[in-house]
Amino acid sequence: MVVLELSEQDVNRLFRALADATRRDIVRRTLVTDISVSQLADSYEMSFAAVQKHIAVLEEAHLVTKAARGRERMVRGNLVRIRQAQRLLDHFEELWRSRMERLDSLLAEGSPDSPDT
Amino acid sequence: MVVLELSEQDVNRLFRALADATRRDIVRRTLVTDISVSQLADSYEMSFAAVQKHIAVLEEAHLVTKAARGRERMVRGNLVRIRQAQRLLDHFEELWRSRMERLDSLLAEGSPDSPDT
DNA sequence: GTAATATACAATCAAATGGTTGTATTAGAG
DNA sequence: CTCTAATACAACCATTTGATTGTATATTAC
Repeated sequence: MVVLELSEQDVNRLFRALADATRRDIVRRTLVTDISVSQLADSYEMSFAAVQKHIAVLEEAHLVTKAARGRERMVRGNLVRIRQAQRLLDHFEELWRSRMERLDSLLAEGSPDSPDT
Repeated sequence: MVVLELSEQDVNRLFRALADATRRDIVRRTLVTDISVSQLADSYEMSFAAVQKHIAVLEEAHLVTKAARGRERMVRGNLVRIRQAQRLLDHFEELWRSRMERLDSLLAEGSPDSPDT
């Protein structure tokens, strides 16, 4: 089992890439179907180059990949990276759970001055 | 059941707030225990005001809340918002699943020229 | 081969971000 | 009451971001 090690930089890029509505839309659409760069560009009220840049940001975050097909570049969403993001959020949940457990044990022992010593 | 409606702006702020290592660390720590602004500020190699700003970003994203306790402001991580982020990512998963289902049905029918018509 | 389409990429620019220092306010300690 | 600790907030600055236009390259269509 691969212990996927995301660097802090990687995590920064990952969440940053998700922090834009256009980019989230591109990810959603390319998770469902491969779409060419120009097809994507046609859908948004901005220049071709702007959409290109958004795709580049997503690529650097590994949220999409591009594959040449003739003169087109087909963009495909990468679910693996989404799952890695989910894992990161799961970890936050676990931390919170640890707080609950501590509070629980305090309550169970009727708030002694130092539980577990 | 509350259909938590996050605006695109809200989602932008949420993921953007998570796209910084210091801020993620603050969220982690305040999910485990409430910590004052100055206690947090002491932990990082930057000015008090810089940490204050990071906390402000987290507050706007509703990832933490602040509560006055005397002259201190106790910062507490907000798990609800983390879960909302998880929900958003879950939705991406579902989209991907729809692609798989379509591919499955195509394979099952041996790639007819127009399945389902 | 030539024209049109799809993409890549550089230069530029305004706005947002992430940091700083300095000043003001508020609450607790002595 | 006075001093100090904790916070708030404004002003400033360098860098990054998100967008633009313009130019170059590659592939398909005719």
